[in-house]
Amino acid sequence: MDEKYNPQLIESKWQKHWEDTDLFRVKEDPDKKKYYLLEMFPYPSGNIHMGHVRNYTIGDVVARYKRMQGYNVLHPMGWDAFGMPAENAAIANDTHPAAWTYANIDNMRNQLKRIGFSYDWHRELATCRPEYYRWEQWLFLKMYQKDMAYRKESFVNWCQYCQTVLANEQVEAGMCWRCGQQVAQKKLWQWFFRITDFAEDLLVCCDKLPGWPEKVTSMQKNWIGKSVGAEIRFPIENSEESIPVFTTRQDTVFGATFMCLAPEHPIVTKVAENTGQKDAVNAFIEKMATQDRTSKAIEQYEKEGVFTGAYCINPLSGCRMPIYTANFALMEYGTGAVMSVPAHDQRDFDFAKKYGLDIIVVIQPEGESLNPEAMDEAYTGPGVLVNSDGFNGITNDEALEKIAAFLSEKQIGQKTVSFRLRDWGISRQRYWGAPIPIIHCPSCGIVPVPEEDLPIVLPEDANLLAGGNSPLPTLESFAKTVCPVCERTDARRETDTMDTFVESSWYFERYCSPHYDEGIFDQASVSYWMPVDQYIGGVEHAILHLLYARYFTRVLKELGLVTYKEPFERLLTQGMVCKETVSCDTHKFLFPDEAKEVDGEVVCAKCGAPATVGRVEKMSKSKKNVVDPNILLHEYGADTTRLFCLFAAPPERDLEWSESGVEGGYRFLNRVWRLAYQWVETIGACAAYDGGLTVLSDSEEVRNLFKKTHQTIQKVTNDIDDRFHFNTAISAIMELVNTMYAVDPKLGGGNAAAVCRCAMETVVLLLAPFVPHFAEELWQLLGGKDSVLKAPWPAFRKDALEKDDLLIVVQVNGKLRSRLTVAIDTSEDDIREKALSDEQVMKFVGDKPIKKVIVVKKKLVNIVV
RNA sequence: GCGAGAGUGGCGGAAUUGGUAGACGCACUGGACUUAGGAUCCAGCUCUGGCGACAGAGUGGGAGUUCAAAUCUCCCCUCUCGCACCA
Repeated sequence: MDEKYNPQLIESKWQKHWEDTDLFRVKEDPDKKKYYLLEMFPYPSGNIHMGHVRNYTIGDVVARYKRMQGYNVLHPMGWDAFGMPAENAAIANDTHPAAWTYANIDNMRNQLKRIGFSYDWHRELATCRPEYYRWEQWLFLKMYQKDMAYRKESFVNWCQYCQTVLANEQVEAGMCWRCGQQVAQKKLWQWFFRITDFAEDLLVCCDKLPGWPEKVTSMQKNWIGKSVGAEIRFPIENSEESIPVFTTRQDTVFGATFMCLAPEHPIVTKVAENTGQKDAVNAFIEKMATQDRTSKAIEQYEKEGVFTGAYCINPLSGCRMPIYTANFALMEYGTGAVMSVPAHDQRDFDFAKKYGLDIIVVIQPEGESLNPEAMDEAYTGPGVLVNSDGFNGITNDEALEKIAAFLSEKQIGQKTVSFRLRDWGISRQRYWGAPIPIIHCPSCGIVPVPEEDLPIVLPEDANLLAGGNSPLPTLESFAKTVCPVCERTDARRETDTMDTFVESSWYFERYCSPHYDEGIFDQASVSYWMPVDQYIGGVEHAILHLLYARYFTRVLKELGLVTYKEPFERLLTQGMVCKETVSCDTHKFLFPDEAKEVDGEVVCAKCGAPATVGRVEKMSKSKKNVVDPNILLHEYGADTTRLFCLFAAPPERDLEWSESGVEGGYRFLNRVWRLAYQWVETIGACAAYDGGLTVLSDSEEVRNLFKKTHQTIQKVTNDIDDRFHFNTAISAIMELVNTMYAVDPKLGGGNAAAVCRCAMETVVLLLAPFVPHFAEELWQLLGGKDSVLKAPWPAFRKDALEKDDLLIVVQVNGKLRSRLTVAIDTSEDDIREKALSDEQVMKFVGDKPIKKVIVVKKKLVNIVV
């Protein structure tokens, strides 16, 4: 054994040992309590980055900790392997997406192993393998059978750059979540999952997820966007048809003076047909279709619209309402039609002012009288109804109920609920994804692929086309097929593939029996392991992946495949890994080595202009502030890298990169290492002290160390258990080590060596989840014969924590003035007396009369004068 | 505009139920050891005043509750994230 801490040497040694002994392999064991720990699996983009390192380190600590506590821990890893980057890289490098993906997987697997994560690699899965997506196709067929999957033609988000459709969840501020390009609307036939059937349940259950951060559940609630109101039908003049409108303000319906339809609304062209407004309307629709829909642009848009020439009738007031098509009416929300009440809605007010439309006040605020001509903004507050025949004089709160009841009585409307959530569009016009198992037959229409024909394997001989179009529609060997019903030979396969978020919506179930080939998963395994006890990943998936996964679990339950409906018991969303950026006036971002110090000034190496250290931002290639984990692993080793990620910030907060922070972690490990080697001669031969504190008759230092040891066990255990606050857990271990440095096991006689042994063992055991290789090596040094992971997590002795004296803080008027040390059994009265007669205290009390003395048990005395 | 979170030394961050603010680490300063030190060990390190004992101020700002507030209540400011022409 080398006496110098050499991370490279010991890390590869122990990684090999773990692999050779299959230490992390698990199987269902009914005698043991299970713990399923899952981190979000990575997309195999090429290399592990610091974000992965942080995410997986946090998970690994918990996995190892739970193992030491005796749990049967499932800790799997796999690859979210379908997706666009593989296609882009394949085109750029003239290779195949599969080759690129598998090479990346091999590389990244090695990197993960190099960091010493405790995965059960026997369970590794990759979603691009037919063994995996076969069951996804099977599930699709089941969903199709139950009408949970359907096809419709609709306007969808189209990314020109990615040449594919995006789900609503994948559009961020009007831009593609992946490439950042503008998203347009396009009318297409698409496959959808009926996630809206579960909107209410997904929403309500947000409040039944106590183990989830409120941030995430509130984002999901926001996204689902429930609003309660009424649907009201407005009959079109001279027509049998009526326009359904959703509103949350049915109390203002008497004030509705015009109607606004979304430009895409199918009724728009219909009603404009014979009005002479047809051309103007069509021009407007045309204009809207190409218009920039980003939220920033929208904010600057003026309200704009075109009269269709048609009218509808307000069913309550009888008012003749001109029908407009307007840019602020959204087809995606409600029914795509707005009853416009200019007096009580700001957008309607702006629109009415612009086009000279009637404004009728129907709600009067208390003690005021609104005059439509004098108003310069809409009144949206509470008040009493006016101009509302039959409802005048009641408050608008009452009116909400009464008008809704009246509407359904007269059969012109009813109470209803509207959600913002749309059905999940899953068709992607891409190659590198799971094929949708459907056949289009000229005679039979849509025909599901028979189960026995699964999997529909993605053809490997496809040539990817420049520009990103999918090769599948033109690949006859794939697209051309026989109809399984009528056996026509000119049937066509569905050539769209599934959104990659479908794969990640059920992979955690597949991990339970990853090689099972008789079904989507082995029921017995799933019922043993699921649900996931702890899920860990980035907050960027708060809506996308985490909502889809919750939805899919409900689908599986509905299909009778599982018995639970929430997949993740507890969720931890870890913060980002950040670093400062460097820039100069001409170059927005500089690599650290592009900024050089010249005469004490930091200067851009490219142009010589002064360079400044800018904001701390998430590590990204484009901002040139990434740190490659490989360099860290090479220079400091895996344990230091892990330690830094854990120590620098609590997991849910952003982590700021700091070279000196890494250095500090490395220094700490060396400090422990040296102490262990210094002490081992003395403590190596004895057993750890195992008695109570009261029978320990050694010196103050030794007794202190023993107490500190058990305090540390308690603190570290609590910090990991309750809060995942690894930073404070590690700082507690550092404190213990500092205490140990003040004790010499050789001196003091008595139990000194045994107490020191106990302390050293404790340090190694407590460090084991954080810096596993390091702990294994020192465990071995101390005489451990087996992996430190097989040693039980240390328990603290209550009798070691008991204090024989107490520190009592004495305040005068709430200000700290003195500290007293008293025996543990001192009575309150005695403490009070002692405090009052304390020299310091007397100085501050002086001759002022004492009003009150508060004695808090075992803590403090406050004297009020 | 709506929803959520955050604001504490030079820096990252502690303070778990209202009870010693600044644990631990980094940076910095001093000392020891040393041929040497960018290694190691020991010590100091919120600000202001003072040689010092010590005193005063102090957790974004302002008010309040309390014997006692970083922590609870109200108002305001700043930052981060999500949603948003949502009818």
